[in-house]
Amino acid sequence: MLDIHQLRTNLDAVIERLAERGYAFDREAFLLLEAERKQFQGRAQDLQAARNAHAKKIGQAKARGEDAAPLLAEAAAINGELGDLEGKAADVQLRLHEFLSIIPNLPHESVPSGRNADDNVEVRRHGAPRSFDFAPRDHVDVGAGLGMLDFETAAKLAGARFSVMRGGVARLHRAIAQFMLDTHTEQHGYTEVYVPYMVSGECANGVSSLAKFKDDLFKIEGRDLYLIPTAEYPVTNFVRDEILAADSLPLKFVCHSPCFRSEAGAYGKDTRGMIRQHQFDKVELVQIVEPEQSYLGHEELTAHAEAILKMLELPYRTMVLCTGDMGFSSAKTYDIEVWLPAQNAYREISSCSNFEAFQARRMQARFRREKGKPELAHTLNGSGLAVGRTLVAILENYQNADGSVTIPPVLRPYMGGVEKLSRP
RNA sequence: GGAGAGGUGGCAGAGUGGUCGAAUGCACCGGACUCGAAAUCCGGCAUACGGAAACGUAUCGUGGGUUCGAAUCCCACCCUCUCCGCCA
Repeated sequence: MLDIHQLRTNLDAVIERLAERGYAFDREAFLLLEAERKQFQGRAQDLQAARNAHAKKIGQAKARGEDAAPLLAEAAAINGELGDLEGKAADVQLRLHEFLSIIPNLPHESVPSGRNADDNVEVRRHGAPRSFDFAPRDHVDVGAGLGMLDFETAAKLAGARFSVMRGGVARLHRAIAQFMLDTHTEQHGYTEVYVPYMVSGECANGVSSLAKFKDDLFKIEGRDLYLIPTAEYPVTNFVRDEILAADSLPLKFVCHSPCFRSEAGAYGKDTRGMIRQHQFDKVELVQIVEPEQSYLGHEELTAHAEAILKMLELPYRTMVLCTGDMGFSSAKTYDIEVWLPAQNAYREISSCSNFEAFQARRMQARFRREKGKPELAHTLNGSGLAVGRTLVAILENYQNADGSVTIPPVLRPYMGGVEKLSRP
């Protein structure tokens, strides 16, 4: 959520920056809501003051044994008008809040302007795509060839966009997650956390806009619970409604979890294989930081995600998303894209964002410096990395002509020393 | 699933219809004393919104209700704890 003070004092500038990311701010509606709010709130507060004063006088009169009847009559008149106004004031507050809660974050000044993914800008590239002396197969064929990746059985169990893994590939999938968790906890200073895989609507609304994106989530029938689309949802909400001590920051959490996404609106997109699934595993990095540290933290967090790809020796490039391609809550986002030889393209494997105070304001996540007022914290997160897509990248980049797949050296300790997956 | 207890400020904990946004203690901040520290003493110390300010309004788990007036009474819900049952 944006700071309403910013809208009151700098409306034109805010409208302009929102337009850059393709959001058409309804100026008239906002000004009307504000005018109504001022009118109803001011009048209601005056009447409340009068009511409180009368109540006090009545109490004093009764204590002295005087007749309170005239005061009671006046109080009744005030309450008649007040009931109506309080309702109107509450209603306009609610509408104002709804209006604000679906406005996306402002892009940071370092974010390039642009309309869509075509306007994203590459900031760096690491590793050279391997040249194959045979036609590389995609991960579906590699996995099926090994007899370890099975989409037919998955479809029988749950329909499209699910997968079943067996044997070495299932173990490799687990090894990838273990390796990432160990690296981030032992080398990057994150605390491992285990969390609920469902969260309340309030938590969902803290990190994003439930009103806007509820169709992307799986909801538990008859309950106010949603399957998490990323561990960001539960982990960032650790600090909801908290006032943290400044010296406890930064908080750095790493969480391995499954992620559930309805992929509504993605029909026909990436239907083959496990690139886009209703359920996938991800190792998520979350940081809660002081405002002046957030851009430094963002660079570090992105580097932590990139470090995994370097250790796995997978070629990647890092893109800064343009204003038009960023997510709802983000002020700045880097996407890390891994090389997939079968697609002859770089594909997203991580997304690292700085949300500044946008989520913190929605969640009321604050911290207090020495003898200061509570201030909103800044929140950051990024995939470090998507486990399913990392598996895809390994199957494709490390495949051999005979159909076997070499295990990247850093994963071998997690594979009981196995160096290669072959058809049993 | 059954029975009971409870949710008040950073923490602990009073308050059961009216000068209560809330005693007291701890923590914290400022000051006095001291060469300095400790101890002691004095003062300050919730959040949000509106207002230039004075100040006003709201908030005692959440939402309704009763009342001129609710932390306090009533109803519903949520959460925590204890006991019994069941269970991975």
